Amino acid sequence: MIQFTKDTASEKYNTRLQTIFNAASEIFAEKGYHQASIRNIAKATGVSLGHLYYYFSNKEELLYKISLNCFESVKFSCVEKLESATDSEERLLIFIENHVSYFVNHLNEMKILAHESDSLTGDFNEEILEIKRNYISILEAIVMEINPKITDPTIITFSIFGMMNWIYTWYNPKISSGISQIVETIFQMAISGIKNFELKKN
Amino acid sequence: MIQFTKDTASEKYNTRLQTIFNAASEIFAEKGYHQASIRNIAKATGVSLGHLYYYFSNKEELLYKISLNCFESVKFSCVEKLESATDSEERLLIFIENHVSYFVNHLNEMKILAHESDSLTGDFNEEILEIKRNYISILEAIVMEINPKITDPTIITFSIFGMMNWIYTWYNPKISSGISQIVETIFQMAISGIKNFELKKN
DNA sequence: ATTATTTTAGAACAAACGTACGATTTTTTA
DNA sequence: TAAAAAATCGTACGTTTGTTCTAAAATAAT
Repeated sequence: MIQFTKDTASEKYNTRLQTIFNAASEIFAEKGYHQASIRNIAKATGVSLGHLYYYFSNKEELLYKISLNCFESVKFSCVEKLESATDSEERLLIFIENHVSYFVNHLNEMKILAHESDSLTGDFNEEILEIKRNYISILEAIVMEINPKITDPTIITFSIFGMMNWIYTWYNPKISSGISQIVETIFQMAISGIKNFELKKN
Repeated sequence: MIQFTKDTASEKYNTRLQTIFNAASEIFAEKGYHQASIRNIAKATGVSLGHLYYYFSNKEELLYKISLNCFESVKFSCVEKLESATDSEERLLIFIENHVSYFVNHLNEMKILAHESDSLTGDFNEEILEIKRNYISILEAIVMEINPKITDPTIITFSIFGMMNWIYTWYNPKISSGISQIVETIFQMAISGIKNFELKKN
């Protein structure tokens, strides 16, 4: 019985926490982090202003936790899917497919990742930056696998990320069709860019 | 003599106005529009807080004028260069070269355009949106010129813009070399994406 | 049942913000 | 040189913000 009540209490806490994360993600994505107020989140969740601080200790920590959770999820899913693939080009396709797919299925969080990366400061910023660097280096490695002549994959890598991360500025989930055509297009462009990179110099 | 003093007065006004625009652009780009304060601009320019409102009537108008000037400049320069080119692929190269070149040479303003497009409201927003739509349609037309089979150029067009507009997140003018390699890479990827778009369906 | 603990709410605070205002200085005009 | 116009500054106001504090309500423990 104690177990039961404890569990439900904890479950209620976790449910509410998730509600807060979701509402905050939506509001951060819609209004931008600095334009979003804790009062907005209070109204959206039905939790009182003061009580929100029972779930997080300040606004920036909220952004940090949303960013952290999102980054680790997309990265985990990426690494997991890559494990079963050895062919370089297939690995590129998997990376792009995973990123775009996650992007479209978590538009709020990924918009935050793409658009509010400068809003974190200090240690919060440092930690997210570390994960980001690591995630980027996965794609860099794939690029250099496909074309070992490339010594500096910076331009190619960020161009691919540019195509993918720009999605939040134009993709409308209510109108646009599925993601397969987006993935195919970006993959085609990426492959071509990688294979032909610096070809003129030879 | 009157003419002279009048000219210098007007000249001083215009010079100062430009100083304010430049400082505001730098601060908006660095801290983001909403995090930037009029007091920041006052300190950066040496103009007092109150007197700044002699040059603009509110903060949003300042963002609007910066955005408008930047958009019209890059668009004007684009149209001008395109006039002399008839070959579709050459036109694509010109568009990309102009955009990237302007981007790198006006990093602050272009970052504002790319990053603060949601910060304008009402008529300000509407007017910038109109120019943006027009500018986008130039690239869309080029894409469909190159591959007339493309009925909906949305994905391709925004992918190209994604590559170009993402530059502000990684390009470091103090470290990175010239833009020619960036332009070549993006052009290569764009051409490939356009020519091979939806090829699988045939 | 009563005490202790956790959960929740609302008010209060200090800081920062955009903007308006009034006064003062500088420049132009007559 | 006197009057009019402009440029310029510092202050003040009202609002919004993130956060804290206090107290009440609900729940758990003994």
